[in-house]
Amino acid sequence: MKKQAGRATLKDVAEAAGVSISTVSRAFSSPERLSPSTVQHVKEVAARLRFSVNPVAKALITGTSMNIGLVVPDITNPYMSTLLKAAQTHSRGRSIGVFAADTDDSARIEREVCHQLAQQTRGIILCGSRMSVPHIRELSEMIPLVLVSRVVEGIPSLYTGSTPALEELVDELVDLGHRRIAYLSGPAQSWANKQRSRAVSRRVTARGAEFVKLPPTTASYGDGRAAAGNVVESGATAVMAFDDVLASGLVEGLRRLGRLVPDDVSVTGHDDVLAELVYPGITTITGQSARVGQLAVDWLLEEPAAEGDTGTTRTEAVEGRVVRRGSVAAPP
Amino acid sequence: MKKQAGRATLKDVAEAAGVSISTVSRAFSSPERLSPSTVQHVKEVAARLRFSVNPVAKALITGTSMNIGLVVPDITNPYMSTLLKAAQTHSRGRSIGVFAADTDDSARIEREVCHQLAQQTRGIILCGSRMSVPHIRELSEMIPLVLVSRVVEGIPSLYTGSTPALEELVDELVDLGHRRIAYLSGPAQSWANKQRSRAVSRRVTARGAEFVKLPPTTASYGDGRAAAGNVVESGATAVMAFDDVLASGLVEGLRRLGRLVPDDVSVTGHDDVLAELVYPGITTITGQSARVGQLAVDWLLEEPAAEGDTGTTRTEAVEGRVVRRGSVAAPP
DNA sequence: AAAGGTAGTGCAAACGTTTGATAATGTCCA
DNA sequence: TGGACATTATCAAACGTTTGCACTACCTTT
Repeated sequence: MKKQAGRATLKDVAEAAGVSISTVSRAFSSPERLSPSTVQHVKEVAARLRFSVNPVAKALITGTSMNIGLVVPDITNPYMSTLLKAAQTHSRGRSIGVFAADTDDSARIEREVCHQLAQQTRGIILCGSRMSVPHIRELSEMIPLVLVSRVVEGIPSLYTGSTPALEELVDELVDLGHRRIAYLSGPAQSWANKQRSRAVSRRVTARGAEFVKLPPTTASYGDGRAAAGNVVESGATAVMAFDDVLASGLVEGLRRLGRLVPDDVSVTGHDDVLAELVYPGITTITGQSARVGQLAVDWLLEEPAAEGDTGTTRTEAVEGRVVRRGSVAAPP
Repeated sequence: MKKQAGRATLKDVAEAAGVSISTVSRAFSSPERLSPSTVQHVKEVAARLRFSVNPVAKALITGTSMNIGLVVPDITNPYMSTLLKAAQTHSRGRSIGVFAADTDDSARIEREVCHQLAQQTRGIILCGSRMSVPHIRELSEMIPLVLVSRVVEGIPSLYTGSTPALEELVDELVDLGHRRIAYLSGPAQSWANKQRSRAVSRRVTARGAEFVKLPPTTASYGDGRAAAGNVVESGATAVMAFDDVLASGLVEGLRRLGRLVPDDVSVTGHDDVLAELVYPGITTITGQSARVGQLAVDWLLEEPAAEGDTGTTRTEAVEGRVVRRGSVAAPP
C-alpha cells in the first residue's frame, strides 16, 4: 500500500456522483436497496474513477477479512506446494487471498506465525502441525482452524487415510517373499509419520515377518540418500518410506552403495509426488494433495455455519490408493 | 478474524493501566517518548491482557501494511517454491507476511490478482510475469514492484543471468562433437525463455553447428516427456531444455522411446532443482532461487528509499554456474 | 382528505489505531 | 516567589468503510 496520491475512495465517488457515501457503499454491498438507476449511475462513476473498495477498511469495520492463512512445515515438499496451489486457486474463485507461511519444521515458528496470522485472517489451514495439542487448542479459541495431516479431537481435521493402502502394500511384499521389512521414518513430531509407522509395523508382524524401524529424518531428499547405509545395515530386503521425497533419496543412496532397486531391495513411498519422476518409478500411495487443499478451504469457509457446536466435529480421511510402479520386486 | 469475544484493544489496556489510549500506543511505537516506568507498567498490563496491536487498524491509519505479495506462474515448480520459501523466511525475520498467488500461467489471472493484492500489501514480487509491459507499468504506478526473471526498463528487476553459463555448455557440447543442437522451449510468454533461447541459438551458430528450436511447452514434466518425439524427429544429438523439470521429463520420454541419456542423446537443464533427483543426474545451471527470493524481499522493502528516482533503476543478474552431472556425453 | 406504507436516501457512529497539538506536571534559576 | 523550560501524558482528528436509524416523498388505502 503506497501513500498513493490518487486512489479513489467512497467519498470521491460520492462527490462525483452527487450522492452520499452510504449510497455508494450500498451500490456495491446491497444494490437491492437502491433504485436500479442510482446503482447504475454510481457504478459508472466508480468505474470511471477506478474505484474499488479498500479491503483493509472493510476488514476493520466488519471484523472479518477476505484472507486465510496456510501454514506448512516445508513448502518445498511437492505435496505441500501442490496443496498450496489447489488451495490458492480455489480461494481465488471465492475472492479470498492466501497467506503462505513455511515453518521450517519448527513448532516455535509455527506458533509465532499463527498468532500473527490470527489477527488478519478469517481462518488458518494448519498442515502437518508440529505444535502440542494444548497450543493448537489455544489457537483454535482465537481463530477458526482446519487441520491437515493431523487429527485433534474437537477440531476439524483432514488427512489422507492410508492404512488400508499400506496394508495392501505390506501384503504384497510379504507375498513376494520379503521376511524383513523396514519403515523409514519421517519427521519425529509428525502425526502422519506415527500413523504410517504403526500401520506398517502392525501388519508386518501380523503377517509373521520381521519389522525394523529406521530412525527419524526430516523427509528431505538428502536424508533419504543418507539413510541408505542404515537400510543396508538393517538387512531389510524391502523398505517402506514415509514419503516419496525420502524414497527417491533412498533409491539414489542405495545406487551409490551399489544396491539396485528393485533387484536388491524394494522401496515404496507415499504421496505420489516425485514418484513418477525418478527412475525406476516408485510404487507409492496417492496423497490427493490437490483434493485435500480444496476441501480444507471449503471447510474453513463453511465452518462458521457449524457454530452451533453440535458436538460433532468433522474428521475426514481422503483415502489413498496404491500406485504400482517399478520399485517393488521379489527379494534377491 | 473472528468476532472474538475478547481480543484486547488499546482501550482495554488503557483502562486497565489507568492511562490514556495514546500512551499505550506510544508504549509500543515510540517508548522513548514516555517515562521508563510508564512504559514498563503499560507493557506489563498489556502482556497480562494478551494484547497485541491490530494490524488491520494500523494498516488503515498508516496507509501501509506489513505484508507483501508474491505472485508466480506455478508454485509447483521447485524453482518457485524454493524462492517462496526463502522469501517467506526472510520476511518473517522482518515481521512481514507473505501473500502467495499462483497464476496458473495466465496473464489475465495475474493482472486480477495483482490488483487485488495492491490494496493490501506494501509491495509485490512478480515472478516470471506473463503480463504485457504496459500492464506492468500501470501496476507499478499503484504499488512498488520487484520483477524476477524478467526485465522491464524503469522497474527493479532481478534474474539469474545464464548467458555465459549457457555458452559454456554449448561450447562443451560442440567440443564433444555435437553438430546439431536443439533448444527445448519453455512457456512462450516467458521472458527468461526468450533470453535462453537466444543465447543458445547465437552460440550454436557461432560455433558452426546447427541450431534447432523445439516448440513452446508449459515447462511441466509431462510436456518434457511428450517432447521426446520431437527431439528424436529433429535429429539433434543434444538438447538444452528451458529448465530442469522439462529436462527430467524429456529424459524419461526418451527412455520410453528406447533412447538413453547420455549415450544416445545429451540433455541439459536449468535451475538446478530436480536435476539431482533423477537418474542420470542432469547437467544444469544453478538458479540460485533462494538467493533471488531473499534479494527480492530486500529490494522491495528498501525501494521507498530510492524514491528520489535517480533515473537509475536496479537491474541485477545473479550469475548461474554450470553444474556437471551425468547427462552429457559425446554423440553416438 | 387524512392516515398508513414503502421505497429510496442521508446522517452519524463505530471499528482500533496513529499522531500533531496541547495541557499538566514538575525543576531550576534568578 | 515567579517565570522559563523540559518532560510526560492527554485530546481529538483522521484513515475508509459499514450499517442502524431517521427522514422525505410518494403511493395506497379508507
